[in-house]
Amino acid sequence: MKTELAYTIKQTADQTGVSEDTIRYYEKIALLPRAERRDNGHRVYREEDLRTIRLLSCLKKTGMPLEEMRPFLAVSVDADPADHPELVAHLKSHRENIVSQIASLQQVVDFIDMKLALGRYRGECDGDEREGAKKKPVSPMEMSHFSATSKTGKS
Amino acid sequence: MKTELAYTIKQTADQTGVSEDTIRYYEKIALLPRAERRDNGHRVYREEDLRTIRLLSCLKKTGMPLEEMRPFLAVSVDADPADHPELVAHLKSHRENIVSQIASLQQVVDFIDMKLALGRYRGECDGDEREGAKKKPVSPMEMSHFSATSKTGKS
DNA sequence: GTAAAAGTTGGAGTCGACTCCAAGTCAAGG
DNA sequence: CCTTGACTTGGAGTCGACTCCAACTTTTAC
Repeated sequence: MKTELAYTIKQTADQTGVSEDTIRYYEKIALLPRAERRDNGHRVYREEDLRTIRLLSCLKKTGMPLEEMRPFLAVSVDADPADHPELVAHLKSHRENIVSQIASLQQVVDFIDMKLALGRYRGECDGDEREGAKKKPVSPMEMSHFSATSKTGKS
Repeated sequence: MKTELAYTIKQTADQTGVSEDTIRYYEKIALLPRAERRDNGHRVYREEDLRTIRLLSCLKKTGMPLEEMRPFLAVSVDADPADHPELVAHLKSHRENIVSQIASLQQVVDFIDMKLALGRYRGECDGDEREGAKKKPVSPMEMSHFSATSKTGKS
């Protein structure tokens, strides 16, 4: 069962675009599970692991902080999320965040397009605009994005 | 012309969701132009400024670093971007980044949906999959996102 | 007149996410 | 046997983006 094609950390880094240091860092903070080791202590990665790392990389590109990625990994690792209802709720919530982030991004694209197209028009970014109805913001969603409250006060 | 409805920094913070400190910080690093002052030195903001700040906030939500926002503001401030061709190129490039980021996000949504729906299937995040053809990844784009190379080496 | 509320400044501190480094291990090649 | 290269570890350093603070002024409220 061990002949399942394995990668060194360097190969893994190359294939995922995530640096060796970063992969080790993710393991250090337990964002990734402790990688299997060879006899000499070297880490071994499989396809499964590469997929997980690519998922992290993908989430990171969306601006998600590492801590918020943990629930995704919990789902990624074991199989059926229906076993963990609060995890399901978490994911649903994240899904909403991402959907509105997509809308947010689409508005940036619109903004750029308008600027590029006619170099005059002034486009907005969040939902409440009192201008005309010239824009069609992809879909009518609330635009609350990630944690709308800016207070990140320490408890 | 000064009766154009003005806001204090607090009002601006409340209306944009960006904290006072952060607004001052953005001014400090010249991401925002130096705000107009009253006789007593207090900052004054107009609708125009709120829009700019909302744009920044919006871009930030997409994970864009502050330095990369500057070209957007250059466009935001003066009118016609056609005057500055390299700026236009910059914007176009950013547009591509954002479009692929949207696709990236959509795949995360797909990932969640799959997990939530059948709790079994294993979805990927980047383009190369050698699985079946069960996924429809929104649109066929290259998925290179923001600066694909992980080497951020100092010159 | 005094005190509270809201603003100003410069600078220090924090936090997340790396990134780099030194010291050490191990496997293969000349 | 010695060096080279790919790896290990723990820990230090860096950088971006705030966030907080102290000292101060000004305006309003009683």
